[in-house]
Amino acid sequence: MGVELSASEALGLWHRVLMSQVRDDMPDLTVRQMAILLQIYLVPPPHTVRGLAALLTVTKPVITRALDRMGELSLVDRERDPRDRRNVIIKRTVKGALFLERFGDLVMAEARQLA
Amino acid sequence: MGVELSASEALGLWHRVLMSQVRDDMPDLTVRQMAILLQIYLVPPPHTVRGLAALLTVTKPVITRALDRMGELSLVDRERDPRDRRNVIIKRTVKGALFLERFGDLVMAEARQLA
DNA sequence: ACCTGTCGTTTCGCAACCGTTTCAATATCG
DNA sequence: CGATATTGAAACGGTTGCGAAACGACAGGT
Repeated sequence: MGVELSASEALGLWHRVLMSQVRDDMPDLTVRQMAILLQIYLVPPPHTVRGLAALLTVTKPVITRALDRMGELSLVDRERDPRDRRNVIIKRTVKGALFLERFGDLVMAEARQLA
Repeated sequence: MGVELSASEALGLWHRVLMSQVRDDMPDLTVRQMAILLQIYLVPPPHTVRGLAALLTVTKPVITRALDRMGELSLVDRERDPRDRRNVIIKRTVKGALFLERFGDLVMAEARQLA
């Protein structure tokens, strides 16, 4: 199914959410970082560096750096894959789940208030 | 009015849109820049540097630099206010309007495809 | 054991952003 | 007038991101 949303409503929604994001200064993630975070939390594991890089068509260092940054913020965690120790398994965290839950609520609330 | 949207749908929508944004690499604006751009195009003029700075609770140089950057991309334009030549009036451009129109269509399309 | 390939990370030089401070131009008030 | 205030931009130093290339650790085949 889908949600009915005019182009004008869509822009208005984006506007309100970004304004809130800037004002409340939430941990100020780049578009890439946010896309990676959502991928990790909305798509079933396992997630690897190379998998995310291929999916977003970005280079691997982009993923590594994004994970560094989000790791500092405790939004994600990393573990070596015991079965193939070249791989890194990206793990979710409580803080990350909480962060996205709050963000989802924010979007939802702004959607309801659309003119 | 308002759009019914669950928190889960909201996150899914954000996810899809950001993924598209990263993949197609659209001119890659920061969250602040995008917020400024939407403010300029969705809220009636006039827009000034100091007004935007106050609204987003950021410093004026942040606005100046964002306008520099978006000016290079021809997404916005600037003019001195003839009535008070200290002020700068921020003007919309055809290219900026087109950019946001495409972005609105993108969001709308992703909303329709929500699971 | 030895190549060969793969995975994630690190390093390098570069560009963009940030906040603070300073500045020239302009307006306003005494 | 002259003094003061205000506006947006520029300059400065620091931080963070980027792509490309090189790297070490590891797995798998021969």
